[in-house]
Parts: sequence; C-alpha cells; structure tokens
Amino acid sequence: MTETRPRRGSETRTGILDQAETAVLEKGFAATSIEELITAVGITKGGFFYHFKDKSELAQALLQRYIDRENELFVDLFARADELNEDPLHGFLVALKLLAEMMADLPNAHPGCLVASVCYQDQLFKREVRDLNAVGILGWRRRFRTRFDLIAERYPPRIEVDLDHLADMLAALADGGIILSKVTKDKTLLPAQFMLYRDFVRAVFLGTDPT
Amino acid sequence: MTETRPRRGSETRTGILDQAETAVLEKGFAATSIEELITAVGITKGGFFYHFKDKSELAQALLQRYIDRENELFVDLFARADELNEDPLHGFLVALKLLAEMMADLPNAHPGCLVASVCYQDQLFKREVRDLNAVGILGWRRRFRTRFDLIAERYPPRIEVDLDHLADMLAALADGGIILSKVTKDKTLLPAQFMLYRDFVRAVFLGTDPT
DNA sequence: TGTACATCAGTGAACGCGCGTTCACTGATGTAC
DNA sequence: TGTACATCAGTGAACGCGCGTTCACTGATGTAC
Repeated sequence: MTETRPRRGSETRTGILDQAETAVLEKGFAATSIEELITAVGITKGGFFYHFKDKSELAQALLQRYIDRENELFVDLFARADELNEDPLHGFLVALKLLAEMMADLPNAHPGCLVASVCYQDQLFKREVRDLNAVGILGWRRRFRTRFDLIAERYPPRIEVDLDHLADMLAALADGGIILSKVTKDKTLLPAQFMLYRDFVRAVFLGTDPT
Repeated sequence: MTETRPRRGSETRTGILDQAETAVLEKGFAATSIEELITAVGITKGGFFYHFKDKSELAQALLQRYIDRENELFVDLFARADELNEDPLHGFLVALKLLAEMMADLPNAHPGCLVASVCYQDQLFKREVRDLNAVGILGWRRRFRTRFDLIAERYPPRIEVDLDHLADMLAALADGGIILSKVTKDKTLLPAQFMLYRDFVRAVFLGTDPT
C-alpha cells in the first residue's frame, strides 16, 4: 500500500538539510548532488527547488542551522557546568571535560565541522555564505573570551598569553582535532586534544606548581 | 611570434601539479576541473591524460608531493634550530618560533593544508589516497614524539601529559589555525597559535614558576 | 453546509552545458647499426 | 654520416553522462462568504 502521508513542507525541508549535512561532511559540497538528496528524501527535482531557489541557498541554510545548533549546545553546556560549580575557572574546566566526554561518546568517529568544510570550498559560495562562516568562528572567540576575562579577574594568569588567542585555540583544536580523528580513523584523538587544552588552561591560570 | 619551446614532460607535469595545488586549496578537488588546469598550463585534454591516467591519480601525486615537501621543510627547520642551540628543548622552542615567523611572512593569507582539504572530500578518493593522508599525519606525530622523548629525559614534565597527544596537538593547531586564518581572513591567527603552543610546551617542561 | 478561490508542496518532463575519459593520430627527439 | 625505428609528449575530435536549473501543471488543504 502506497502510504499517502500528509505533506508538511517544513518536514521535507529539514529532511533535505539532514541528508545534505551528512553528505557534505563526507564528500564536500561540490560532490553532493541534488539528485542524491532528493532520492534519499523521496521527492523530485522540482520539489527541491520549491524549498531552495538554488544550491547556494541550501549551503547557506545548512551553515546557519549548524551555527545555531552549536550555539545552543554551548549555552547548555556552560549552564550545566556552572550549576555544578560556581567558580568561573572550575566551571570552565568542568565544561571542557563534559565536552571531551560528549565527543568521545559519539557513535561515529567524526562530528565533522561544516565551517571547515565550507572553508575548503570557498570559491564555490556567495559572499553571504563565507561571511556566515566567519560569524561562526568569531562567535566562539567572543564566548570564550568573556569567560576568560571573568576567570582572569580571580586568577591572575601565570603565563602571559593573549586571551583572544587562547579562546581561538579551542576552535582551532576542535577543527584540527576533527581532521586528525577523521584521517587516522581514531576517534579518541579529538577528545584527547580537548583534555590537553584543559591542561593548558589550568596551567595558564593556576600554574604548574604542585598544590 | 609563437614560441616553440622544447617539450619536457616533467616540466608540464609539475606545471599541472602547481596549478592543481592552488586550485584545490581554493575550491576543493571536486570543483577543480581538468579543463581549467590544462588551459592554465597550455596543453590539451589528451596531454593531461598522458601524464595522469585519471583524476584520482592527480590527487595522489598532489598529496605525495605535498607530504614530501613538508617533510623536507621540517628536516631543514630542525637542522637550523639545532645549529643555534644544542639543548633539545631550546632547539625545539627556536624551531617553533622560526615556524611561526615563516607562517607570518607568507604573502598570501593561507598556505592551506592539502591533507585537510582531502580529508573533507574523503569519499571522492581511492583508498590509496586516503591512506597516504594518514601517513602524513602520523609522520608529524613520530617526528615530534621522538623529539619530546629526548626533551623529557633532560626536563621531567611538570604537567602530566601524553607525549603523543602533545605531538598531535601541533598538527591539530596547524590545520585548525589555517582554517581560522582563512575564514576570518586574518593571517596573524595561524602564527599566534604556534606561539601559544610554544608557551604550552614550555610550561610542560619548564613549569610556570618565575625563573 | 456548500461553493469559489488561494496557497502550499510538490510532479514530471525538458534544457543545455561542462565534465571526465577515450582514442587515433602526429611531430620532435633519442638510439642502434 | 645516414637511415630505420622507438619513444616521448603531446593534438584534436568525439563520447555519453549527470549535473543544476526552469517551467507548466496538479492535487490536497485552508480560508471567505
């Protein structure tokens, strides 16, 4: 029996986005065809272009959704960590540990960073998409920088570092760690890098002297 | 006057590779067409397929060359650094500084990491290409790990870290830092991450107490 | 409650273009005798 | 020194396929009167 489910546009749309996300992270945007997406979702070409006026608009929607989710995840994470601990440094260290654990528990090796993926296929996209990508990165920086300012008030840094750079470092290690994990097929590498970063942050604010 | 230069196959071949390298780093492999490469180099389609039996073979040659060059660069770098300094830790710290300076001096924002680029278009390539990619990463690890072992003999670590992970961290920061630099169009970010890594390494082996 | 119209979420066929690949042929250079 | 042949480094035309995009049409649902 051919099931005649009610057509809800938003469901189809997210279906396309879901399918596109995994495909793009696997093969890159250029190698992900609309054909392949619509057969997976179960619509026709026309249906796709009803939701997205062209392929570039798909990229934009994909990236926007990705950034929004990431944002949500971090807000959540810090809330949970600060609940357990009211000191800003120790809350941050807990959050990093939670983050590492989340990464380790993912069923498939790589969560894959769309920002990086888009970055390496730069010229394919419109300005808007590239700008969106930058917004994502700078969001990370602001988020962690404000946290470090709070921490530095209570714990004067023992190593002289630029706090923006220290904030960027986590983004760099996330992107780089994902690459390491993907290429070597060893999914422990990403969480290991988060934990190393944690050691560094602790050394910056608490020093290395035995307590 | 139509210049009739002598045809030297190896020159054409490296010409193709050069052109491919910049194009792939800009747009990704899938979006780089053979057509575009041959018009840049000045040969015809047949000429291309004389040198590479298919597009995948181009990818392999590209990656191999990239890894070889990187290797050469590091051997050179360490040799120079150790010439100035015979202590393994301080030699390493000098090498990191030289590396950061090299990155800062590059005319165009991003050197771009082919390993990462290939990584994000995984499924396009044959097994051989993907394996080659892993070899590149593990090469970094071995290189730095042996160096850290040497250092640790003389400077017992003040922070308990896995030295393989510490070695991986530089690869992660290189890849991640390139992404940060490309996306934000701020080429200072990459060298800044190398310098931060340097601070961390120093803290690991020397501690944070004022000397 | 019934009818008219508008909107939503698609269908399905057609399009032209550019892509990777093949292949028969060629003209210059190198080597053997 | 001259000739025969082989190899190198391509040319140039043709191929079929799949891609992104367009567009006229449709069938179900929602809303107004």
